[in-house]
Amino acid sequence: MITTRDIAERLGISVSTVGRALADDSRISEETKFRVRQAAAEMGYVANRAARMMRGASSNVVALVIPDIRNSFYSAIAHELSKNMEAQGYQLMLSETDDDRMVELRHLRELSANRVAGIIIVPTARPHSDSVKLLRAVPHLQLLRRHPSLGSQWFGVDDHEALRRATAHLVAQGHTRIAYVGGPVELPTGAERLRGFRSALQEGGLPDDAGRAELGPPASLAHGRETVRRLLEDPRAPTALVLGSIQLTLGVLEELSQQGVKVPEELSVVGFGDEPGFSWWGPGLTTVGLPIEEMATGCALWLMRRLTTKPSNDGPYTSVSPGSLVVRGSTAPPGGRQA
Amino acid sequence: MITTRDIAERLGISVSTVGRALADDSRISEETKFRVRQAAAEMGYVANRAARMMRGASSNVVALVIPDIRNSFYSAIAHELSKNMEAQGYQLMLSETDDDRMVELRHLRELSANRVAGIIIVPTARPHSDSVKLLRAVPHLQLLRRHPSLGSQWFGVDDHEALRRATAHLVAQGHTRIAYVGGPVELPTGAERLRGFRSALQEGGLPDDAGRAELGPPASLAHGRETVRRLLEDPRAPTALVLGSIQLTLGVLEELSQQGVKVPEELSVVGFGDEPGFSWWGPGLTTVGLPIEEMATGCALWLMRRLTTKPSNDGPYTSVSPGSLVVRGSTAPPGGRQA
DNA sequence: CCTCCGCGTGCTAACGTTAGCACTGCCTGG
DNA sequence: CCAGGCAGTGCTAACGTTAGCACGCGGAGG
Repeated sequence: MITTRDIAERLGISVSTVGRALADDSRISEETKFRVRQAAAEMGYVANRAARMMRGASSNVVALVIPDIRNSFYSAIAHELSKNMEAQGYQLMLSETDDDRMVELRHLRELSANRVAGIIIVPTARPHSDSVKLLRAVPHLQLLRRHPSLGSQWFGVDDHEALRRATAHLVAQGHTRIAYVGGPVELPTGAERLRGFRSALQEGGLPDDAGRAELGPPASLAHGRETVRRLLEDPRAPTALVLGSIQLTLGVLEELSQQGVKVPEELSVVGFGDEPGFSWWGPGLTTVGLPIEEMATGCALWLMRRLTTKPSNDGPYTSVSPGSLVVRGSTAPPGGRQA
Repeated sequence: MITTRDIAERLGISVSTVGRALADDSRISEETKFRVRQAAAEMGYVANRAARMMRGASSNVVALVIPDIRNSFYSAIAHELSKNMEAQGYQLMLSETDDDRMVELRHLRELSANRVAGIIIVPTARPHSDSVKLLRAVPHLQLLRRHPSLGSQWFGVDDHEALRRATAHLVAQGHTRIAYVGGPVELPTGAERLRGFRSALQEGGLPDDAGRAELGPPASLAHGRETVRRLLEDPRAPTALVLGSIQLTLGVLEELSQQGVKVPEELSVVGFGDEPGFSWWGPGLTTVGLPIEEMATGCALWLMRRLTTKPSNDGPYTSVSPGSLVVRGSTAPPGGRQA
């Protein structure tokens, strides 16, 4: 690799002069700058950021720590983030935790060793105490899920309100046996969504046994399929389904298609997230649309400001809109179409 | 940030000893090692990889340079790659080019400055000459698209064969007006897929005007919609459609659903890629399935070997299977279902 | 004529880590 | 009893870049 020293030797000048010329320092004559730049270009010089970092400069890398990039919500976030950061000269590091706190910890160690400038993280249910320590030392922002030990810098969705609205939509249509399939209560989002589901039932004046919650790994398509299979076998199968994660929704839709369940006649369904494909599934999936782009640009802007301004910026958190209910054809009063 | 020096001062020993203790050097007494490790853990020491890199060590970061992470093919690749690399202690850097050679160049400059250990890239149609220079200096592997100036390390799909099979399937059913909607010929993949399309027509003994190619940005869902709209307005609209990219397929499916086009009665469709949702679209989408996981693990393994072994490893390239045609309900002889 | 100033450049140290070499005791074999 | 070796540790230089300080030179003002 070419260094400033190589350039200096070739031009018969000092390393300092080369460095200053490349930094466009006002003290260097235009002629020298020109010669240095020319030589640098010819020799294919690329500054070594590791060396620069050792002089106290911070890195230009920001990490995104998420469960799984294949989840289209996260890939959308990654995309927006990447776009925003690139414009500011930052690079994006991608770390997948697979919702495993040990993997999360390993990643955080590496990110820390690499001295990333900032971290945007969707934390696992109960981050390892070392993970907490590591995060504390770096500007970070929690996304979606919020774990109290990680501070109050959080950017999320009003999960409670989102599921409340989704469920209320079914209650309003007269359903009295509604199942919720979502993530575990250990996850903050899981807990909130379940609470929203329960709130809607209660507000609708339904008895306690009207609702039924099936909780499990939220990132597993297979789990969605199995759960819906189990539910349908039940003699007192629900007449409506509310879903609490994108992956679960994908799994459930596949299974319902495959089993030829008539929606909404036999079963009403409200999904979570809005993927390409949800609009053309069966009669069109009624679903909770999420403000992905707003969230991603919000995150990017927050982090950029946090990294460029000196004082330990600390707006406590920003909750984004609860998501909008997109009503399509997959919901109807129990027993058939028509209200 | 805590450094080895801090630990050394606290324990009243030298920096070298601390360094060696942490590296588990055999010359250091067990007792000293223990004290150093304890102190390091207590103080939250994390080695600075930038400093280590300056001593000649290479970085543990590998970059993935792709057009758009939201494309599920790329997110699947990113996932597999990330999983494989994490196991080896590597981190993944994500760079999106948006198929813009200038953005690509900017990213490559940054990656180069950060001294990434390796790069896996889906190059733009005509990479900037500086991009070529930069890539030459780093172990890299082309994915899917292959640009001659970037060397022969390539991991891809047999695009010609994939599209040939897809088209042949339609020809076999008797279609004589077939349209291909795909990426531009400037992209190696675009050229190959178009060639495959043409080959199948020729092999089927169809006249030159049987086929019609509509080329445009492959990553644009909107372009897929517009193209199909335009095709349907044509008095001599095709009776079958072959698609040449995942995003275009998504767009086309949405438009066909929205317009209520009867598939396969009015139009047969063969898609590209196999997304969740393709199976439940209309009568089920006949499509070209891609060996995503095999490719991703293949890439990861190649790169790992390339990075860990000394000699400039140079298997010229590896072409993966042509993709398997997944036959569902969206294809039938012209004019209706049934053969 | 001398001093002072500013322009352009060079020297040197520093960042955190690592590796080569040197040093100090102590123990063993001749 | 002495030489040599080894275990355990310290000193120092080096990686590439940058910033503070110093230096030389020429011109302007006293």
